[in-house]
Amino acid sequence: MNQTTEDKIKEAALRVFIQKGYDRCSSREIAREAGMNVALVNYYFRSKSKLFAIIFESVMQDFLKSLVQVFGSALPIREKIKILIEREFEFLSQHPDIPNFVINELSRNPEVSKDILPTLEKIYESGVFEEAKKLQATGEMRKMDLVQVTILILSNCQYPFMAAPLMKVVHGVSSETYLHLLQSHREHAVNMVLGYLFPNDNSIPS
Amino acid sequence: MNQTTEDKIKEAALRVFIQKGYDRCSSREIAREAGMNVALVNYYFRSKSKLFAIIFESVMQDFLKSLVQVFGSALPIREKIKILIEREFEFLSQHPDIPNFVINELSRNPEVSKDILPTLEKIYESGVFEEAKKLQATGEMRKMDLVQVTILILSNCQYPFMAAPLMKVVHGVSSETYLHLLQSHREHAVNMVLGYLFPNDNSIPS
DNA sequence: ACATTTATTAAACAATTGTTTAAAACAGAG
DNA sequence: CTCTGTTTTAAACAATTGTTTAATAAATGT
Repeated sequence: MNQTTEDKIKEAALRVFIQKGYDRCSSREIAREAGMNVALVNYYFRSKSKLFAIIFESVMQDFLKSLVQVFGSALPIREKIKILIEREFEFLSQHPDIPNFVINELSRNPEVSKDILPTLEKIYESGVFEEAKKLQATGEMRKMDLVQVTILILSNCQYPFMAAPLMKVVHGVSSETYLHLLQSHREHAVNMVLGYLFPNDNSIPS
Repeated sequence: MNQTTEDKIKEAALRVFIQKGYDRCSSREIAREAGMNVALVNYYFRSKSKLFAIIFESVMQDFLKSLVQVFGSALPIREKIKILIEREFEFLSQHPDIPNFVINELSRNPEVSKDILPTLEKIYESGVFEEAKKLQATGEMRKMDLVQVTILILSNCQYPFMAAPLMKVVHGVSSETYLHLLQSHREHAVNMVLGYLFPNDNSIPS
């Protein structure tokens, strides 16, 4: 508990912003969550929106961390994709509401995305896209736009967590049951995506 | 333009609610969009939340319509899934922000989902789940929880539209380019999902 | 034509919002 | 202790929120 007031506000803001979004929470709620007066929030961060920008950027770093690390590694591309999916499931198990948060705030105010461009550069510099193009040229990897490859991978990682409220209603399952289902879903995501992207591999799944 | 005042409010509310969500818009904004006074909104619908409940329920009907219709049809299950995916892409092309809207509002207030239970009943009554279980027993269909089957299908339909703001930032593509990509993505979704759910089918894709 | 219900408006209500101000509590240095 | 700068607080600010009220306009029936 040896953290500074500034950090206490940041932690509270992180919790509140992610859980409720920028517009659905008030400065006073953040202050209350941090156990202090409202004015302190503006004393340290000048405004709610400036505080949000700081929080959002750090969330984005976390959100893209696996992507940058895995794609920047020296593994073969199949391994990259497999590990990326597994890491995503791990991350999302602990932060299931971050994808919704990120997408909502990006569409609310596209300007907040400016800060993450340097992070994205790292992915491009990793050469993973050139690697993929080569494998596509030899026919080893299915030919499709690399944007679609990203969509394919992230669809099967993030959506299952994002859609939890919907799925629980549609299938009438409890939160615990659903989270348990998602654990076994990870392998399906890996097998399906790899099987589709590399149709010549004979993994003979189950 | 022969529509009643009540309908004008409903239409305006539909647009505003879907685009911005319940909390990010005001009663006055809805009234302005409908071209009339604020008090009329409450005159016809008693409160913002009651108006929202009506709008949300009708959106949910649209949102689940394909699911109910296709699963309730007499087609073999492979055709059901194929047509469902194609219908979803068609629907989402015209209403790309409905999935985000539905999921956000469901997690904001899970109570709003009470009204759709009768609609969901129709899906269960269609017998599609029993049909799937039979095919799983014969080994023709991959064995996995049917909740996961739903996740698998909807992941590859809804996420690509939901994640548009994120993908546009990550890959630096324009809205037009992205929407065009999604069109060709539909076939990938069909082939991948069917290929994974029915591994013995030799569709020999591309 | 008049009377009565319905539809619409402008204005006001209290509550909450983000932000600022001015004063108090606290800290450390001399 | 005293001075000085930093941290924290309560109070106030104007703006906006959902909702209500009371008055006006339009429509309806007789």
